[in-house]
Amino acid sequence: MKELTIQQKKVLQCIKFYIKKTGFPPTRADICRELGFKSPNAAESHLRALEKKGYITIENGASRGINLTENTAERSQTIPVIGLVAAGSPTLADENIEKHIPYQESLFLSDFDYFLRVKGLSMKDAGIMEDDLVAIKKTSEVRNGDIVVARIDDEVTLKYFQSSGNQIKLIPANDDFDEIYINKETEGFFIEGKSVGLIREN
Amino acid sequence: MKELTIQQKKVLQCIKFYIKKTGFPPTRADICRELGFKSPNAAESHLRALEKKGYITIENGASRGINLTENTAERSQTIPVIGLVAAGSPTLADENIEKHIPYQESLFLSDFDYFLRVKGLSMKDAGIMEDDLVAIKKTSEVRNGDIVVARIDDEVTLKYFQSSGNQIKLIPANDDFDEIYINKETEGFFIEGKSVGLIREN
DNA sequence: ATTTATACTGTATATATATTCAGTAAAATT
DNA sequence: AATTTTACTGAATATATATACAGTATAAAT
Repeated sequence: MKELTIQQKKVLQCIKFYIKKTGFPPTRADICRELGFKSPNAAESHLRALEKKGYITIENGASRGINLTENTAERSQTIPVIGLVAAGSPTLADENIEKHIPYQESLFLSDFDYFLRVKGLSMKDAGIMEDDLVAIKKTSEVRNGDIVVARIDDEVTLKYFQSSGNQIKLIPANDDFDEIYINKETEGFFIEGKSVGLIREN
Repeated sequence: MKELTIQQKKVLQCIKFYIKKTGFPPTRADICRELGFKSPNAAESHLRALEKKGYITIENGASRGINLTENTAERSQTIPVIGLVAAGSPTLADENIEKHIPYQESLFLSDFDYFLRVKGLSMKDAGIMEDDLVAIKKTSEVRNGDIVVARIDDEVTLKYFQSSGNQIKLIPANDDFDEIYINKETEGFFIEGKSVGLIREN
């Protein structure tokens, strides 16, 4: 689907919000009021642009005749599932995306950016098993005790985070695995994000 | 909420159907067309009756200003979360429902009926930790190795299922807990359902 | 270099729509 | 027995609303 401009996104968001709030779509005038336009034609032309790009349909002649397209309507966006190879994935790049699954806004308390498909049992004592999907929020602001996605060069790994000063410890939740000691400033070291939830299908 | 007459139910259904079809509520004229009324006032009075009984709200002066009440709008399926007390819950009855959470159809491969909030660590080696939400499908058809919700009298417990003949073993995933042996025909024994997935918020 | 898309203001208007008023009639409630 | 609710038809109307038309200006695409 064709990309939207910033302004068009605003209008689309406005429509979604209005429907959520009132239960029915806005009029041109409503959109103007919400977004500060002074002419109904401002709303009209944006609507026609959104229609042309396939984000909404408009029933001509009908009042409030705006209908969100299927892709648009699903407030539940889809979230990518990224495979985490036991030995460490080369990247979290798009090529590693297994699939997309529908995402429910309020599924977890925090929002998150992607699911990581867990390989191996290095976090089993934390209740994270092979093939579990760990919800990851992209951030480098992590606290001691957080379960984080850490990258060391091309290796990506899921571990408990523990830091004191410049020294960082990445701790597995499995006695069969060793702790990883690393310096904050080490070249190629990076905290990709942290776990905010988990889903298991069985 | 006050009971609806047959005709009022028809009108309410008509509204729901119209919204589902078009994405926005019907006008009085639309309702007349759908239900064969010849006067817009027929629709109007039904709408006012529905409003009075609390099934819809009407924004006065707004076109298509009909909004289905929360109860009326088919909740995009919410799933109850039921608390499982460590010692064993007396029931899985409604009083134990913690809350409802929105349900995404394709969240797990199998459909399911409710979430069980796990208490205790008797299944920790299966990666099921305290406060996890285990998705339960109501069924008594379970296989060896399934994680099941078993009831023994008033105690409800989550365990691995293993049967041979009439003998059933309920196996915890934690060495600190003991296996439970029970006979299929035992009074008060019942398989409530089985686990089909898990969600953890952290 | 020219066209098209974006991003609006401002005015005007046909018509889509809610809503009131005047009735009729049967069923349910009080 | 009297009143209210339900269930409509039919006509009238103020206004809510979509939408066209006339501009202005900038950015992007061809």
